[in-house]
Amino acid sequence: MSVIKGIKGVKDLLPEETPRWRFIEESARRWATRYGFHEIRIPIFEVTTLFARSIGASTDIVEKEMYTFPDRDGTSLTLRPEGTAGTVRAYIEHNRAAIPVPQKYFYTGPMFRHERPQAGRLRQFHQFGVESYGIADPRADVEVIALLWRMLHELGLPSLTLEINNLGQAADRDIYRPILVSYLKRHVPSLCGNCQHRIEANPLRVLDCKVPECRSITEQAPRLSESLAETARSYFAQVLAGLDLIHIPYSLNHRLVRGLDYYNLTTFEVTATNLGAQNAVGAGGRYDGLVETLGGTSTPAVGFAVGLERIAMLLPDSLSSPIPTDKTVYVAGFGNKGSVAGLSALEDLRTFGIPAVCDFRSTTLKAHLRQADRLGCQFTLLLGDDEVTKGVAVLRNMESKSQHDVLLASLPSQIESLLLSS
RNA sequence: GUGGGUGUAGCUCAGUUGGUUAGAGCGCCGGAUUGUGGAUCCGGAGGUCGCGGGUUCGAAACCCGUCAUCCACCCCA
Repeated sequence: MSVIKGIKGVKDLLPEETPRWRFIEESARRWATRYGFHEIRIPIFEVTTLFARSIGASTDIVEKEMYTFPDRDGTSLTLRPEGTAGTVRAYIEHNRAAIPVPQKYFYTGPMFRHERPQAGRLRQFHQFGVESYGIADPRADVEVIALLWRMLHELGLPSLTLEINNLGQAADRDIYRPILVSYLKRHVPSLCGNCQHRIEANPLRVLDCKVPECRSITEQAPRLSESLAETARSYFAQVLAGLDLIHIPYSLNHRLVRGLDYYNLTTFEVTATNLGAQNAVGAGGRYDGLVETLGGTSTPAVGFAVGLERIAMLLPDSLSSPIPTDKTVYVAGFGNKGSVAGLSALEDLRTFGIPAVCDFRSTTLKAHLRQADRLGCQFTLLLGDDEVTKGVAVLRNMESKSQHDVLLASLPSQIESLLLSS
């Protein structure tokens, strides 16, 4: 019989690691709530065309990374590769634009992309993201970036950098693209093979190439910022001024070109060292055209997403190790009468509200005490045949080794007062 | 999709130019203590050497294939 194993790139989160995940998620929720965002829960799968239209049909995600399958009636469905598309769909479908207060959502959950796994990259991974709809004001960008920064910063992640760039409007990029292409074509032989191909496919990506030769060529290249219209420039200037005002440190990165098609104007990314090759912890930007692209009325929007696995990788170990078992009582019932009395003592404590555990495999007191020790219990309730005959049990403090008799008849209340006094 | 590294006990890893019965540390179980945990000492269990084929008198080791995993490219959170 062969053992069934998990899917490549799909990880289990075992009980040892869930505390640090809860810590991350709770922290993210708390910060998003402080900034006026409300949780939205959207489906894990959607109609395939939603992602094709929003993310961009020619992106890698849509071309080769989606988990797509036919529904029983033949409709093509896809496991969500990111959260923005579904959130926008829900925003349109429920006519949220009609609500007269800002629509600011956050979401968290698993995403799916069929990629080759490596450090910080999985096929099922988890994101936390926020989306802010309807506000074409630089302060909305600032708000979202501030939330991202404060959230990551409070987690104590080391060496974070916020990078920011202005992509302008699509029309600005249409002006810039041929300028860049003609420059790049004059340097084709010095570019890496990838970039030679990118000149045709996605010239802006050349700016983002890691190869040193390519970087030195693009260092001299005409800048996108020089092709931007005045409206785009002044919008970005206001975003930066806002960040300065509230003391969010950033660095301008003219190479920051986001991968998804729907971004315009502000784009940003928070990177960290010690993350392997995938150094982006979170990223986002403005996507004013997306709601309209998906069939809604023209709606400005800005948001970000962070990778929870990547945050977990960066989080200091100190947050994961201590398993606080506080005042859990280990009930050591042994012997014929003792084990029976132990079972009812367990239940009495639990229904009273006192956490209580037992390892039913242990038959001797010695084995029980060893398990109590391993489980980190501060107290053990000793309950053998002798005690049952006397109508008592013995509460042992595992640290001080002091023991007190307690009456079986009023077990929970007596134990509670002993726990409180210790 | 492409490239590289690694697969030996529950875990971390040794294992000589191919040689007889594959080891260590930690962990686990038991005993010293037949009703008192951790520490110590003593003892014990536990291995299809990832899988399949090949070379050889002989393979954990060499060759081919395959799978898993990690890392990198690509791309992205």
